[in-house]
Amino acid sequence: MNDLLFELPLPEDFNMNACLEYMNRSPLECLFRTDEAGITRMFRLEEEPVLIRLTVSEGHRLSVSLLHGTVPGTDSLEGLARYIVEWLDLDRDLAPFYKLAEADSLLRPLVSLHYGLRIVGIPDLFEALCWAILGQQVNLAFAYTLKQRLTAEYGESLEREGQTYYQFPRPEVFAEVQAEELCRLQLTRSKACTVLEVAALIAGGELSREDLLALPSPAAAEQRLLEIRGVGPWTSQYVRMRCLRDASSFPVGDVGLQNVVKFLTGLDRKPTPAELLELARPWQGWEAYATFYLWRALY
DNA sequence: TTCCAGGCTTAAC
DNA sequence: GTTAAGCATGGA
Repeated sequence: MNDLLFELPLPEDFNMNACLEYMNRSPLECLFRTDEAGITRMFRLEEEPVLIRLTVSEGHRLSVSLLHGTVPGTDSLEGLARYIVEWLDLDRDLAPFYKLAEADSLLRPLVSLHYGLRIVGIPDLFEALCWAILGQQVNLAFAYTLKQRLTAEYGESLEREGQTYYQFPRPEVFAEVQAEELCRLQLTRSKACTVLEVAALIAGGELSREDLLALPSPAAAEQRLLEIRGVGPWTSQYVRMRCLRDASSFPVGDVGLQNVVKFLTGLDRKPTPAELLELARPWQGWEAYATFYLWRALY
């Protein structure tokens, strides 16, 4: 089964391979699978699990096909299309970013190397918050392990051709879950409590992506997120960047970013947040993209 | 063993 | 308002 559901127009500078390289950075990624030609991911549409495949087709368009499940109705297809546009940031014009990068000695080589890479987003707020929380103060490999455990334990899955595909757990699933249960997956107590708190807020309708986006500014959304215990500046900026699609978000506290800048500038120590802000002045409005491209120099 | 990893909270100044 | 210490956990 391989039904073409619809196609999406791609920006001229979109480069699938650059995006795939990023998405393929960890063998522990459990929420989608990549190969040379495309991406396969499980979704739940109309309460039915479906397996969706994305490939680039003739004429530089993104083909969205159904590998498993029933063909969804129009509304669901529109929702899926929207998700994909946000996931791969397909509706953003990167020309201004590439223009400023040309004049930037740090960004120029990275843009040249990864030209066409777009910020791969995490459109689902719960998933984005959890991913940030799990990634706090641990190395990335361990963060992936924690995500994989959480997903395998509480997410839904779908088998096809010997492969298991997972969907990130929905927040409602955690209604009766105690922190101790999450600690057994080796989340710290603090991470466990924060994940449960976020799940309760979202499941209870007190926190949503729509509400955050409806606030007067991304900074207001960041403030709202900071009210949650266990969510600090890095986490809220990270969510701004990867879920709320705010290209001007700049996680200055990010140790990966600090290490890349240290490495690329030949500094003998990590730059301070103030130094990073100074460095980022020419990136105004595109700090998140600069960060995303800089991260590519890490691996 | 020590140090670090895509931090956060609390307490002290 | 800014800085320092304490907190957990796995991996090198």
